[in-house]
Amino acid sequence: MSYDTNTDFSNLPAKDRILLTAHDLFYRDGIRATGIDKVIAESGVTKVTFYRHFPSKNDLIRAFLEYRHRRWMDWFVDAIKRHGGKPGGGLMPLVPVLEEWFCNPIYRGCAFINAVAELGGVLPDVVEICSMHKQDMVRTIAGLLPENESRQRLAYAAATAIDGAIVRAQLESKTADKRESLQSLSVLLAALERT
Amino acid sequence: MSYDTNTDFSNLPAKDRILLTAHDLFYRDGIRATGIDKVIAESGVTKVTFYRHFPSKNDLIRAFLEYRHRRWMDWFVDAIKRHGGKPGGGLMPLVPVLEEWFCNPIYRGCAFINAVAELGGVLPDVVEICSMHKQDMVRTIAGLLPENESRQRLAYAAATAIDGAIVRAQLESKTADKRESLQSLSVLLAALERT
DNA sequence: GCCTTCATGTAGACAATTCTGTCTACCTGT
DNA sequence: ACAGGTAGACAGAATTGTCTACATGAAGGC
Repeated sequence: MSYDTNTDFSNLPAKDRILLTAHDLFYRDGIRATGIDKVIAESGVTKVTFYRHFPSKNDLIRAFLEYRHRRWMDWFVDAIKRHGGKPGGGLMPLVPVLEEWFCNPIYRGCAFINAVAELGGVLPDVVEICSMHKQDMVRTIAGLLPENESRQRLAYAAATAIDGAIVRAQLESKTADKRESLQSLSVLLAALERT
Repeated sequence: MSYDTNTDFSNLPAKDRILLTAHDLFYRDGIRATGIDKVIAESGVTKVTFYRHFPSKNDLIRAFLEYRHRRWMDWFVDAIKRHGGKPGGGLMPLVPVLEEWFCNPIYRGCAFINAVAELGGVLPDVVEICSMHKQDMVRTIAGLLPENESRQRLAYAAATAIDGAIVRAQLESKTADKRESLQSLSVLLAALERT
């Protein structure tokens, strides 16, 4: 199973079913575009059950972001390992790692960046949650760099390049197009390592 | 006047008043979070007048994006000039240019990236509009680079770095924090030019 | 073993608000 | 005559959230 495809969770407990359904809908269509009623219908649960587990939509949104964070980070560190990333071994494995993500047909950018865009002006929590997510991402990237005084600075810069590639890949519809953002990322990371 | 502060447009014709009001609200709170009624009330216009100029909210959204594009691009090329950017003169003027933007108190990221995050799964137009906006941005950046065979590739990479800085600056609340995304951008562009 | 309690679930009506969009009726300046 | 404007009622849909009434199975005290 991948980091953002759920197939069938009809035999899970209600709370998990709700959360996984909300995850798929929130990520695919956006949080505001997804009504509670749709989550309820799609997860095969009743209103009472839903509101027992998540007293308000905002609670569901927060749960969604927490879940997404765990799931994405797990995929991220695993994918880095699978593509030959090692402590201090350099940034270049990140390119195939992100290619794996971008080329997934249901790719629609970073759930956290999207959430901030949708709700940043309205539900201030999400900015903080997204900040923490990105901090975790930077920590993981720093692990790929040698331990010297420029480590932090380079990890931040690499994370910035990655976020740029993430949003650009979101604009490139066909899989073939994704190569453009991946090439840009590759150019940036290679230049960074020559620093 | 700056690229994203409108102060008072009470003496403009109705259509412009609507568009400028929508611009400020859409950018600040998000497109979905802003109801038509709010735009109507805030621009001091009646419903009939509004719907005479914009038959549907989607029409207003498209008009907003077109207007934002013109306005942002005008600011961008002007700011580059003001910070010493010249044809073939290199990428580094982009750092103070973006600093000018990021440090504006009402900064809330790129309107196009935000629009895609909000509506990309629902109103497919916006992905295309945003793509064209970013293409224009790349063209302008390419003008700062020497005319050789790596120009396009470098301009894309620089634009990717800039988009990354844009979304990261959106997460850094205090003005002081914006220095982090700006430093990352500076590191990336400097590394790129050494290529 | 029995009874109670409680968490978890189903089914669906209903309230309150908000959102987009339409309609009638009238006014004003060119 | 007509473009552009005002004022505000109204329709229809969607949204979030509450409420009543009932079923079931597991845990714990007695």
